[in-house]
Amino acid sequence: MNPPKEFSFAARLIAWQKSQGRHDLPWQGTGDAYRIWLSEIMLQQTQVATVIPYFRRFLAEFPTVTALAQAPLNAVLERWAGLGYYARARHLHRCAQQVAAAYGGHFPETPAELAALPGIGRSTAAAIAVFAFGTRAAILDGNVKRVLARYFGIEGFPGSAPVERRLWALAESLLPDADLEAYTQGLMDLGATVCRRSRPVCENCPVRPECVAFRKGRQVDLPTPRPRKALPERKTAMLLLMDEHTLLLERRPASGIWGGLLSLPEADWDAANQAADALAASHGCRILARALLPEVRHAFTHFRLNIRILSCRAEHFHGERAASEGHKDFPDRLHQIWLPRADVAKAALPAPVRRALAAIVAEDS
DNA sequence: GAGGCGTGGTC
DNA sequence: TGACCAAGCCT
Repeated sequence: MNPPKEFSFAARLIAWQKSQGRHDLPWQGTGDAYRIWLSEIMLQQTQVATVIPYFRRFLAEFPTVTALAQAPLNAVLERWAGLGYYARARHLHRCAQQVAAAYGGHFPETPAELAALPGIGRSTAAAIAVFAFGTRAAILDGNVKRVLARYFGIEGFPGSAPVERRLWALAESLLPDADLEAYTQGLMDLGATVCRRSRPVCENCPVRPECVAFRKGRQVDLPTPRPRKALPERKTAMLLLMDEHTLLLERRPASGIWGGLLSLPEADWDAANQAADALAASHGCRILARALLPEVRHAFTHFRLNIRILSCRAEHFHGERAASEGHKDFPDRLHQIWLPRADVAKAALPAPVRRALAAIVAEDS
């Protein structure tokens, strides 16, 4: 037996969202499907505070879905650099092109059509449909999983298939008949500001009375943490070939870590010096000095990466550099490029590489 | 269906 | 300091 409608989970969440929720985020209050879509993609696995500056810069450079569709992929990656999960940027670009070509620059309105576009899954499709078109559809992101796992006392890692199926069913069953925007936003606001992973503020929660986790004092245990494996380790050597004004970068393959970004040419850990000599020869350079930098150790979520950087000061032989090869995944851009040192800050570089380069270049000059 | 994929914040 | 995770999706 459901409680009377005015006291339902959805009704109290909607009321709470209107008085206590977030209303001033840069993508709110527009109804612009392009902005809503862009924000939803950026917000996948990424916190609001991180997204906001990227969202503003992105919108300033690509004001419409058509403008985004017409931009070269590298321009998109440059604006995305530092945000992570770069497949999102490639899918975003493809999605814009499909919306421009197949829908005349207007996003489709149904969750099914939206979910058929690159980078848009079930939850993101629902969020766009709700916020842009007022559709009645359920989302299930990290916030909602946490809220529901606690409220219903659901055991088991929410990412596992059986638990996720259950959560989807609950999310669908709780949907109100109206006010979908406030309800959907309220779920995420509650998860982000009250029903936080650590130190939840239960005294501010509008649905506390029925919350199983609260009643049993199990907020700390729910949701059940992910079962963890030991992180694998990877080693790589990166070659920094530079002269007074420029440095050599290489486009990474479209798939895998840092896919599609620029980075330093890589070589075998043990053969870095020979590789640097070969690289210099192929570019008509002579290496004047080289320095092996202390090993850099990055802890990613999914593995550990140990990097050695062999920094080579080079001098040109013939004044003209060897032709760079094209890259099958990026036909509009070169596989290897010489980048002006001054442009390191705005290039599409992974964050650790950009930081390392900035330090080395500053030291060298 | 399980594994891969970034970065920055929190404790 | 290292473990853990955040407005998930694709392969």
